[in-house]
Amino acid sequence: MSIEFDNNLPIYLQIMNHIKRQIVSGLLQPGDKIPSVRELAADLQINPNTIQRTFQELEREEVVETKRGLGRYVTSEGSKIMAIKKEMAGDLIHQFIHGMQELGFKNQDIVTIVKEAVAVKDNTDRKGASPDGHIAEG
Amino acid sequence: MSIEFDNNLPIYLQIMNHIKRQIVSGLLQPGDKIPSVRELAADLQINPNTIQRTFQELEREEVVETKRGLGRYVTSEGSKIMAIKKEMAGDLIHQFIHGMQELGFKNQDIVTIVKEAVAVKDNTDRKGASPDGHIAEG
DNA sequence: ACTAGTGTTATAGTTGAATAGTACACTAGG
DNA sequence: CCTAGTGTACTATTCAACTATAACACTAGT
Repeated sequence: MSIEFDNNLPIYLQIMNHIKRQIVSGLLQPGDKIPSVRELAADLQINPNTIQRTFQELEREEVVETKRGLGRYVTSEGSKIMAIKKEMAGDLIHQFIHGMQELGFKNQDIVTIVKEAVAVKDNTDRKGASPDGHIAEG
Repeated sequence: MSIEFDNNLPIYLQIMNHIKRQIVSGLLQPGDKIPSVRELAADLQINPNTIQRTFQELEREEVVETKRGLGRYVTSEGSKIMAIKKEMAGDLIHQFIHGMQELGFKNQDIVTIVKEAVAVKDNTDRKGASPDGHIAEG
């Protein structure tokens, strides 16, 4: 595992989101064992206390379950994972649409821009073409 | 002016983005005077030093211009403002699409979800109806 | 028992954001 | 000249994130 860190957001939150994404995307399945505190700390070159805090937060959100002396595991409750996924997606959507509206874009513009963006992404996926990042004017 | 602050991001960055949004959306026009350090500090109940840092960063990005002893003004260069707008929109789009893909959504899903979201928004705008936050499954 | 690997707790120190307070420099206007 | 309002600079302090290090508790396997 490797994460590109953003200095403007606490590390423990970034690692939290990283793990939650791995879970809701299916990369980590319900019941799967997640790395130990010391293992992940060494892997990410982060202090074990910071990882411990990350895991405590994940447990507070019921995303992982702890078996003392054994390790931590992804919650086996699929409904909880689905709820987390909806919450994370909802946050992304709200942040995006609200942000675009604040920049002066209208709803119709926003839909158009998203269509263009994923179209460019599809092209790069298929042909490896270089996108120019063009954005429709608001 | 009033801003709802997020504790996980430095205040000076949040105020920066707030002002940049006001500029690129046209709420603040090129050449407009922006609040003084002390005025904005009192208005937002924030320490003047923090506001000073905010403005210094905005000046470094050439978003505002300083006339010592007089005040600060929105840059008169429309091209610079347009560039900032594209940059901010591009960041939002990338963050959104990349984030949704990490959650396991396909490009087609993403377009559909955005259409639904703005449709709900339009309904609330017109009729004041209560949205249920429904999201299509990935 | 012993060991290795796990989670847990605790203390101390470093760093950067934010605050509090003060003082200085520049500009316009009376 | 003097005042009010502006930007600028500096020191000291508080607080949270993060680090460094160590110790303790639990579990499985030998």
